[in-house]
Amino acid sequence: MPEPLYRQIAEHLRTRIDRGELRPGEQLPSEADLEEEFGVSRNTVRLAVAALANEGLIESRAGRGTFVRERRTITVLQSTEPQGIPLGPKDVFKSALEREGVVPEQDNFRMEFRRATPEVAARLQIEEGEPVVVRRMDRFVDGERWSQQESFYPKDIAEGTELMSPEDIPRGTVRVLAENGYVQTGFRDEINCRMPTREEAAFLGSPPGAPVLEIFRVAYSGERPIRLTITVYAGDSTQVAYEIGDVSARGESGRGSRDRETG
Amino acid sequence: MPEPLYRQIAEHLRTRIDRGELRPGEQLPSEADLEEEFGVSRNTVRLAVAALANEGLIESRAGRGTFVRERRTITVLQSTEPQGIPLGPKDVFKSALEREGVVPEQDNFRMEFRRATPEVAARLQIEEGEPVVVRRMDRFVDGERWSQQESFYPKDIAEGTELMSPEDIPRGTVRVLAENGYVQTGFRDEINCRMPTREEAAFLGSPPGAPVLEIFRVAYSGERPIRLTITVYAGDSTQVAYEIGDVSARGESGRGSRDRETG
DNA sequence: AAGTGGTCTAGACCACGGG
DNA sequence: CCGTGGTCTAGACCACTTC
Repeated sequence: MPEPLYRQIAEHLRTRIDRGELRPGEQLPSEADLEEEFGVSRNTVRLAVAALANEGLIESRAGRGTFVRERRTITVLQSTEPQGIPLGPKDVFKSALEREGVVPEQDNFRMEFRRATPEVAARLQIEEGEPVVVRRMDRFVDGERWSQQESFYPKDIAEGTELMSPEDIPRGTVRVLAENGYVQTGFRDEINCRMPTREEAAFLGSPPGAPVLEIFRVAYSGERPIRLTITVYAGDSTQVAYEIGDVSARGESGRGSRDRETG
Repeated sequence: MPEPLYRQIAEHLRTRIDRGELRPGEQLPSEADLEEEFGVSRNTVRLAVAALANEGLIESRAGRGTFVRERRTITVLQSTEPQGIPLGPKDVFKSALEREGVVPEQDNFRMEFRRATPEVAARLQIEEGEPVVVRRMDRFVDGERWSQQESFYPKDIAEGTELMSPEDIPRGTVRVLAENGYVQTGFRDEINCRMPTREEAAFLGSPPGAPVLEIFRVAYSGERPIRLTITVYAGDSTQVAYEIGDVSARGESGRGSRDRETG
């Protein structure tokens, strides 16, 4: 049994992309062209194209054509200070982005009350269904949707503090928590890689075949968890980094081409 | 324009899975059944099924049927000691796995000489094309393929040391490097989330719709990078974690259900 | 108007897996 | 053997984009 036709066609196109004959942003031959070139039916062509789309290599736009995807990657350098405020007066996202010349935008800030889902309850060490304060926002880079973030606070910690305000807090919630007696002493990050839910795909504008990168950060103040932050990034345009110990040697010499650094 | 038929069908099946009417491991109705249930052609049914498969929700096996995917997640707790040897005499993978009762297996150990690709050269701060020593292995958990790992050493560092041996080094290469004057003083981890290459999918047995999680760890010894380790995990069954500072409060109370911890 | 991809039908033959 | 999904054909109509 030979390789199925649609995979042969996919392989052929993949090779042309890998070799650089089809560069990022360039248009692939139309489905009609491919039918003729390979002498197959349109459905077979579409199977081949779908396979590449699911690998994240290409992207079809109705009425326009099919194009090789271009991706830049943004590196998010995570804080590795137990206190979580290593980068100056603003929050990590803003200050580090500005340092690197990327235009940061936050939008759709919202404050909500919810009941803890099992996922949230387990990480905050509270009971499922207990009230929590949620502060959420969307983030954009160069006008494109990039990440969604939600922070969960146990109600007793947020109550009576600035955390209840329905506005963004420019100086950062780590500071607000500290001012209220909850000095952050450490955190745990859990990083997942998965396909987006429909809602996430809709927000991020992910084509089929684009995964998301999800980070759970639980911040602790000595004896208890004080905050859970869940961030969902467009996976294939984001990289997260951690630096531990002495990495002073880094960055002196040639590093990956078009990467941008972010915090 | 209403929602396309195949998406309506996908949505219907998704709901049945979310509600628990179709549990992990259970078989979906056959394509013939779905044709009849929704009064559509087989191709339309297949579009719906393909959509769910690409979200990683279900998996089809030829001749058998289509099933709801079951996934356990293994948490890899990354070392956060600059020296990189926090967990005892064995390497991180083994000791932590044993601690948690997961059966670890390493296989297909190989040592190779190669020339640095641009990716490797940039991170090791050497020139593209310079010779590097590569030590690679595959890892299995409970008999299932789980990750692929390659470590790259500049040739001048590896030369004349145990790193050139074509055998696994049970006490860990961090120790070997230290014994040869390259004490690790820090590292940088870069974490990516993407769709697998065909080779990776073949090795990991990933169905369409399963992303991979890729970690680049560059270890430094004061003035220079001494090792680059690239690990590729089956993304949707792996979580990586970092703990910084005091997280002693963690783990005392209910944590995520069926997770297993690993390091 | 012409070209693109998106959706859908109604067939067909095949390989694989399990009784 | 029969039921499953895998591959493939040859049509059709549609919406959207570009000119």
